[in-house]
Amino acid sequence: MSSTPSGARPGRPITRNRGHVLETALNAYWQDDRAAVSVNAVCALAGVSKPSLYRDFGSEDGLTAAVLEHYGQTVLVGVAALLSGQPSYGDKLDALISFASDDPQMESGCLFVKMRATRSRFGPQTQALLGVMEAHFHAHYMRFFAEAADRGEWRGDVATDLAASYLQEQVGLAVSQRAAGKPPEAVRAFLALAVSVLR
Amino acid sequence: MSSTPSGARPGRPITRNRGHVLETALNAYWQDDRAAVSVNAVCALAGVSKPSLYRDFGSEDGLTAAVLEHYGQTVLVGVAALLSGQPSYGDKLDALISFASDDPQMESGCLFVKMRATRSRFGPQTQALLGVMEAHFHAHYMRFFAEAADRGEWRGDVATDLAASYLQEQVGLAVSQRAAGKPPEAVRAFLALAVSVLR
DNA sequence: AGTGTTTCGTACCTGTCGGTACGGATGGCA
DNA sequence: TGCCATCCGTACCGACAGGTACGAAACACT
Repeated sequence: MSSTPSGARPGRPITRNRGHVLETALNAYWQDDRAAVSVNAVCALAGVSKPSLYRDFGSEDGLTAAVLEHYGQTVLVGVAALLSGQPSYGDKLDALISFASDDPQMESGCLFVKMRATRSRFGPQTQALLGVMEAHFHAHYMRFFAEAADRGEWRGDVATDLAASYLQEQVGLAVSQRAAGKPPEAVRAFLALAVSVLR
Repeated sequence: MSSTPSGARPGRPITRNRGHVLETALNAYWQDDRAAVSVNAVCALAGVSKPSLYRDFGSEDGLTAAVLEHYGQTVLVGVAALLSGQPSYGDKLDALISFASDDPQMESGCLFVKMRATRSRFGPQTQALLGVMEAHFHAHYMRFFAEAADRGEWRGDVATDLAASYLQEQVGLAVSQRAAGKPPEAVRAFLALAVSVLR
């Protein structure tokens, strides 16, 4: 329901360059450090008129929500895959550290983390989506720790809920440090120190 | 040089309600979660005309810088005092945790942390001030760890520089979590977990 | 080709932003 | 009281925000 724009018929191809606008906006929001990317700027970058954009996304809130969702399905699923692809608990933590501190994809930060940090600037739709994505991640991390405890790979001396939110926030912090220009080695040392308490 | 407004004579009382404007702006920037507190809003809240404000502070950048400096000299010095007032290394860490997670002063977050998180929205003057305050804090933390290591209260198994930036960021993270509405007990547990690696 | 429908973009709306020109109020002083 | 320098705020500026009215273009279909 949330991804259906207001001005288009259901069941028909929405607009042929909706995807193009989406990716342009994604890059703009992601790359540009300042969250001050206006609708006008997105239109200019994408070479699309403003009414077109409004027909496709309904409002700025709809645009940011669509961008966020696209980002989630494009980039963030990689994190989940990355965790599933490792043999042991320790390897998974290592992979997470490497992803946050070295992966070129995170060179200019994580859009999700950025948007979460300035959540109050977004409309209700985007804020709600941020909430469900947070919950989704949190559940993912909780499963991660629960499984590790079951397999005896983790002492489990920290409550699963606390460990999950801790890891989530530490990874987010590391990523935002990278976005701020901190060198990858420093970010890695930082994150390794933070995560060491979970080993 | 930075605190001398452009429209006033040096050596004379600048304006009788400059302090009032300063505190009003401080509360507005601090309290209101949204960083979108405009100059117009500050003027309305303080009951001051816009030209008055511009005479006192020169520009919005000047206003935010003055607010930040005032905040530093009003609130943040308390943190330093708090660290000096404790007998042992562990007590100092505990005091820091309590301050960040329970002190009512931090109920709606820390203005410094908030401004640091949205630093790109501010003018050059304010950004520069943020930089020197960061460096100041970093130096403070480094001294803290160096002394603890000297006295044998801390193993010192982490490089002083890393420990300093780590503690700084963790405290900032905890405070911003409080500003986001996370309950104090949860923040405390979070921060205690993060800091446990430094004990 | 003609016609009704659907898609698109120019050109505009209102509101607010940071910032200021300038005339009126004010206060010391002869 | 008249004069002059200082201070202050109304009312404005241009820029830009998000959002839309409406006419032109493109289309499917007979």
